Amino acid sequence: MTNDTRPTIADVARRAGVSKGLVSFALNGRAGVAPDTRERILAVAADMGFSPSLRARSLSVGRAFACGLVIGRSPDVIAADPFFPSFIAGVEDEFSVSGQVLVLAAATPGRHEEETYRGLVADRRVDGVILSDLRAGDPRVALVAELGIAAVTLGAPDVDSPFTSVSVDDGAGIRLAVDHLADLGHTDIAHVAGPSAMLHGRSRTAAFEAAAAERGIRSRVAPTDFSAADGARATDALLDADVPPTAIVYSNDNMAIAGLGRAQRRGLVVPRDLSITGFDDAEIGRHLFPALTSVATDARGWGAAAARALLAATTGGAAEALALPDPRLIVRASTGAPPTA
Amino acid sequence: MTNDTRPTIADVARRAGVSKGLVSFALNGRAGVAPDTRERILAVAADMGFSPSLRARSLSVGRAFACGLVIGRSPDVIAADPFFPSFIAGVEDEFSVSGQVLVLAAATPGRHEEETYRGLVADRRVDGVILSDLRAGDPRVALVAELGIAAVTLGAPDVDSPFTSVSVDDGAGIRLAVDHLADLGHTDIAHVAGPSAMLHGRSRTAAFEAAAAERGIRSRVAPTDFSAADGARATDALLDADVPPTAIVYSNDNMAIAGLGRAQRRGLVVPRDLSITGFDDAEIGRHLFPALTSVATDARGWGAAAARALLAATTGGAAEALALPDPRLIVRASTGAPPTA
DNA sequence: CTCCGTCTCTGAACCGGTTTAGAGTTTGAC
DNA sequence: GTCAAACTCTAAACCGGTTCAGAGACGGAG
Repeated sequence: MTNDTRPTIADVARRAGVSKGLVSFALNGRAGVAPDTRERILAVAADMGFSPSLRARSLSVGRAFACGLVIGRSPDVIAADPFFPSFIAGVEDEFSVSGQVLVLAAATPGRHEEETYRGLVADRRVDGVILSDLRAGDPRVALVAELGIAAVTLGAPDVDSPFTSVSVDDGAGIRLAVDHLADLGHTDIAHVAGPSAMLHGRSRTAAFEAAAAERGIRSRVAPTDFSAADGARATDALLDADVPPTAIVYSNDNMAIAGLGRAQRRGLVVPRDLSITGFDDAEIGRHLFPALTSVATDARGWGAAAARALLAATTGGAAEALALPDPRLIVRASTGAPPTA
Repeated sequence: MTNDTRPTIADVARRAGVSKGLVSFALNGRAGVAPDTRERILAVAADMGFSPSLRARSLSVGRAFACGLVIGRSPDVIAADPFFPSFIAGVEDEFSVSGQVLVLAAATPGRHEEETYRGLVADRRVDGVILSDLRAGDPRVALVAELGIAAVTLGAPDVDSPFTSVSVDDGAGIRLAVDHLADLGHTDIAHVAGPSAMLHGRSRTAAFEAAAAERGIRSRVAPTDFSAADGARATDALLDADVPPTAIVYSNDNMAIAGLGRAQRRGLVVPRDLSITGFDDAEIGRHLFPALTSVATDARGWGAAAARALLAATTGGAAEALALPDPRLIVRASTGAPPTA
């Protein structure tokens, strides 16, 4: 271990021949310091390689300079989901330049979840949290509000919320997929949906049904828990029907990939016999055979926007709801005209 | 915002009619407090819902009660890699019970990386870090040692290191894959490898070559950057050869999946024309068609072990190198006998 | 020349814990 | 009965910043 005695603000003050307080003022760029004195202090500080102790700062100003992301999914689901890593990268893009830090906490939904939030806040470990994977009537909104900490929600909650929401209109993405398939001539499309208890699952389903109705398309919806295994199961169920759909719109890429595997295993050729669209535009999708048509949302941009909004919220000004650019449909080889067209 | 005035240790002391110091002693279970006094103090503290301020504790004891994980890959690669989320889940398993917290920092390799570490440490944000994705002659080991912070390395570095290493013998996993293919009758196997600058890429390659030599198999190695795109490219190159291999051992699942896509796009049937094995045993692999034979490492267990080792290191006792159970080969449908066998 | 306002800077309190020196009280040995 | 050791507890210093009240110097207005 190296010598652990870093210079403190008192050292700088002594060497610059001023008081601690003045050094603090100079360092924080506050008024009331003579220009040449300020310069001298800054020079001494730089020369000594001084950097303020975050811990001391944290204690005196009452901020943690950190924000939290509680992941309320089982690790298996997280691992399979390309959304989180990209999202986190976006958050980091923003945090790294503002000296904030992201603390991650995993919690399985249910019993552990509330404790995790309470623990994070009780310790004043974080100044704010990002609420992801909103559920219907999500209790976390009230919980976090009660705990008195800043937050942003990913998507608009269906309960009263004092927090800024940062949203992507994923319904628009689903609509793009349905329109694309309808344009190709499909008239019988299924949706392998997320759980209706989750808001983004629900909104995608609603968008699917609305778009299908608009285009006069026969639609059916198979709910899942968003996992690849459940996506595979739902796909089998759909294809077992007397008149199976000619296209399936999946609510995420994992399920789409699993569904593609199932279809192929049954001897179907995609897209000749069945068209498939995903959601998220995971990198791996473009390397599959056939390459997956998918809805691309900018997860990284979303993360950056959420981080910015949270930063704003923790430092006072609460911004209003923030909407991000609509998703785009990346058309690849997994969609084509229906068999009978 | 709710009322933010939590009880402090002084409040507890006043109400219990003792001094701050004694409360601190009682709370931390230190000797020198009369049993009935201790009990009274604890009762008062519990009654007031007191929980110590982590910030104040942090300042006075000089610990952050947090550890860091710097991810030195580009976000795209992270997003595609199932390893990290599982690993992080394992770390959390351990941290959550010990009141530690995981702070995540993203850094692109090269210029930013050193700054990221320095920043994390300069702020004394963390008590230790987990070094992942070790490279050949990795400068981070010396850097972190110089910064005077605890650390564990994932795998044994090839430079002198004062840190505990937590390793999985991935070479054993590769060997299993080669043996499996050899048993099936393959005599010409390729390895789509990670970059030789990365230690785990290198060790897998070495294990591949050793195992192939042992079984008298013709082997070739195609280096990549671990990305799906590069895996696809390498696959194409291999299959373009005059005498293409009859099996390919990939250094991770992403590349295997991309390689599978490429092979299929060329009209090959897997495993009839080409056998394929992956590494990591990503959940999605079992849903592909054909389901992917892959080497399973326990990423979550690895994370937990690393967290335990790091905890031990930050609290004094340095443990010796820790080895985890060998990986297992999960045989599925992407491997079979070679065409001419 | 005096008075007041402004600017610069100092000293000390404060955030909320931990830790140490030592004061006061018991206890036990002789 | 006296003295030392053991035990319980207090007071204050300390971690390293921020912030506020006010001291002192200086300039301009009257």
